[in-house]
Amino acid sequence: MRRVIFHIDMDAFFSSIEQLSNPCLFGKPVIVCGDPDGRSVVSTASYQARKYGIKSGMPVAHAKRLCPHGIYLEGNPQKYVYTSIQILRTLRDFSSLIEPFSVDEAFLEFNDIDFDQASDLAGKIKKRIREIHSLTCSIGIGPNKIVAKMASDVSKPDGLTIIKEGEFLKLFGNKAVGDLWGVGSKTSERLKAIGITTIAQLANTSEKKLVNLFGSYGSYLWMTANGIDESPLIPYYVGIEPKSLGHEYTLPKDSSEKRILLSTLLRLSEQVGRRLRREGYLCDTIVVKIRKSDFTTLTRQKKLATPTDLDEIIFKVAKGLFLNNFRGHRIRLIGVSVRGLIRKTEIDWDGIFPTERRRKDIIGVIDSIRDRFGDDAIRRCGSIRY
DNA sequence: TCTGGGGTCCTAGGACCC
DNA sequence: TCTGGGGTCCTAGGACCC
Repeated sequence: MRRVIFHIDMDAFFSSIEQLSNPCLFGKPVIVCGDPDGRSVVSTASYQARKYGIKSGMPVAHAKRLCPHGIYLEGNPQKYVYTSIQILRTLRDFSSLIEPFSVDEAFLEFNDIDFDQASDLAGKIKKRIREIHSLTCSIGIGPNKIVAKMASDVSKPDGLTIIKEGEFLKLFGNKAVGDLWGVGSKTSERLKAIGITTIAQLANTSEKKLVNLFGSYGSYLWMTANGIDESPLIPYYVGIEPKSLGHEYTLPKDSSEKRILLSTLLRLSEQVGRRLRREGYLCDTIVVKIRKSDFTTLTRQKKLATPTDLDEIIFKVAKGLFLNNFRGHRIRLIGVSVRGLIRKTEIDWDGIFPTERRRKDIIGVIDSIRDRFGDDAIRRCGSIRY
């Protein structure tokens, strides 16, 4: 059975949604970012803003130099997730084999259709998304996920690109290796050092040589460069358990003040604990991330004897890790994350330790207040921002 | 230009045990 | 005194993606 994979990529998703909710923004250079006055980067730039050279990932300070009259908006993730779910519902009318890949991308799988039918179907999907959601998307179609994904990038916005079996190199052979999915700047540099700059050159290098240089990743490089990818589509209804979750925060200004740093650490610990409880996990490892003003970054982790979802324990461990590695230097970013997640239903702690019960009741009340009124509604004295 | 925040996966070394 | 091989667990860092 031959499979045909579609990759749906929403065009300038965040800025398009902002333009929809405020029609004054139509046709204008809209840039969605973190705090527009802080040290954030561009999430999405509207196509009008891209004309000025603004791209995702670019520091906002840089973008403002390129386009001072641009409209810089702080992103609203909830709104984007909501829209994303609505669009997935629309896509479900076409196939139940849908893999949401990110907030603005999804793969769809169809079996035993030819490329004429595929092209037809893509037109219908684009039309439906335009009618129902007033948004445009670009669609890439190929024999596997990676080729489909790269195809959707060929023509944007509102594009449609079909790559048939064996046609991958015709279209991508002359492109840079960095255009391959999974090849970033470091690997591009390493490949350049051995004289490989294009995808065709990579495809024509022996797999053995690449494995010698890159280990198992070498095999991936060779296959991808040849348009080969056997990874399965993982439908939305197959639950994938998260491996880790966490929060990090870049301070408005670098700081070496212990009071500020610890209150940030406490706030992050509380956010992480709250997410664990809301999503029903315990964690067995706490990770602290520290980025100094010179951008060097270190992580320190500690495995717990007993899994937890309690703020106090997360903070206590995080604080220990932090203080063991803090030598009074100026710090730019602090992060707290947890790993080793265990579904809570698998253990019934309340039955084992009734005294734990009361404390959990109190935390439950605090969580529900925050759910309704936001993180700032209730706060421990220690995490009030200075 | 001055670099966010959310993740995943892989590698490598050291401790420890048999 | 000098020294094996295999396996697991834990930690730290790096590359990459959206």
